Amino acid sequence: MNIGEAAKGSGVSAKMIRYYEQTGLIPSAGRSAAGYRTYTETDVRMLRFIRRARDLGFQVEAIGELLALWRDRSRHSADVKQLAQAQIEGLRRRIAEMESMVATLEHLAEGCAGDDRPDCPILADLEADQSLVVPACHAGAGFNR
Amino acid sequence: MNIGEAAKGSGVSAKMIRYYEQTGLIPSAGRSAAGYRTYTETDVRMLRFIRRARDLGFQVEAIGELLALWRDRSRHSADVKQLAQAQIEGLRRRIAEMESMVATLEHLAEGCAGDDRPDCPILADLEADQSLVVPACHAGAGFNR
DNA sequence: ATAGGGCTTCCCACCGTTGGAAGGTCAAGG
DNA sequence: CCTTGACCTTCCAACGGTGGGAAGCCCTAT
Repeated sequence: MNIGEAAKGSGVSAKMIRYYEQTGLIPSAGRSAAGYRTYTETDVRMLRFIRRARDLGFQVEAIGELLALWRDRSRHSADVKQLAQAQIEGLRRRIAEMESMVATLEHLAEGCAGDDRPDCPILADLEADQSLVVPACHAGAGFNR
Repeated sequence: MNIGEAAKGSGVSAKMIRYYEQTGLIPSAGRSAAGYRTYTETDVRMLRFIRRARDLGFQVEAIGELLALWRDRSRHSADVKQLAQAQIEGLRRRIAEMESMVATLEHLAEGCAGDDRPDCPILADLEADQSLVVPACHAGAGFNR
């Protein structure tokens, strides 16, 4: 099957399939006599794997490791789990950062009249030497622990 | 003062100061006889404003709007508040996405033995035609359901 | 034969930031 | 006065992923 069909079947755009091949994430596809890339059902399954992993926020580098484990029949599930947990941690860290931003912004917005007068604590804070830094529970740890 | 000092005083790297100037976010700095950029205390305050806004996750384009309001003494605080609230919404949306990822990953990792056997529901899910998509409460609200 | 769609490669753009190379300038110390 | 080292200048490239588009080849159906 050609790249277009593989793209449709996997949910990965043709552009990205070529990019993944170019960067070595996936092996070079076979070629037809005319030079068209050809794909098998197995290839499509691999591409779907990649798309799903990206949907879970994995970076391409991590996906490479996941793919290696996927292909390795003598893998240890512990290695897979470890990757997943690193991903969870990374996501949680970013979430915590953003929650801290939201908390600060909400605090500032709360104090802003939001009318036609110019006075605004949001601008005042941005202008200040140091921010009010909402004393929120942003210190890494868990929001459900 | 030279760019290095302005960078130290504002927390924005010299590289980024030049970039912001180049892209028009900030006006062109003055120049010394030798061609060095020169900055005033006011400039440093502006740069600090920018850095603080970036710390709150604002994109450079939005920072441009904030700067315009900052400089406009007849601004309406409503406009500032509106920008802040758009930012809050954007952050919340991204947080929700990531929380949904975390929920899925946790669910999968839970089912993974994490030992030296190869069987792993995480890989199984990535491989599957469609994911288990944890039926989590990812619609905005709580991470502490 | 021709039209259309698909495929190929190539280059460019985004965003924000960092790095480096090659060269000019300044201030301090020998 | 000259050297040294820190600073400044501009320019060019890279990162991660993705999309857009141009120029040209291939395949299929009419």
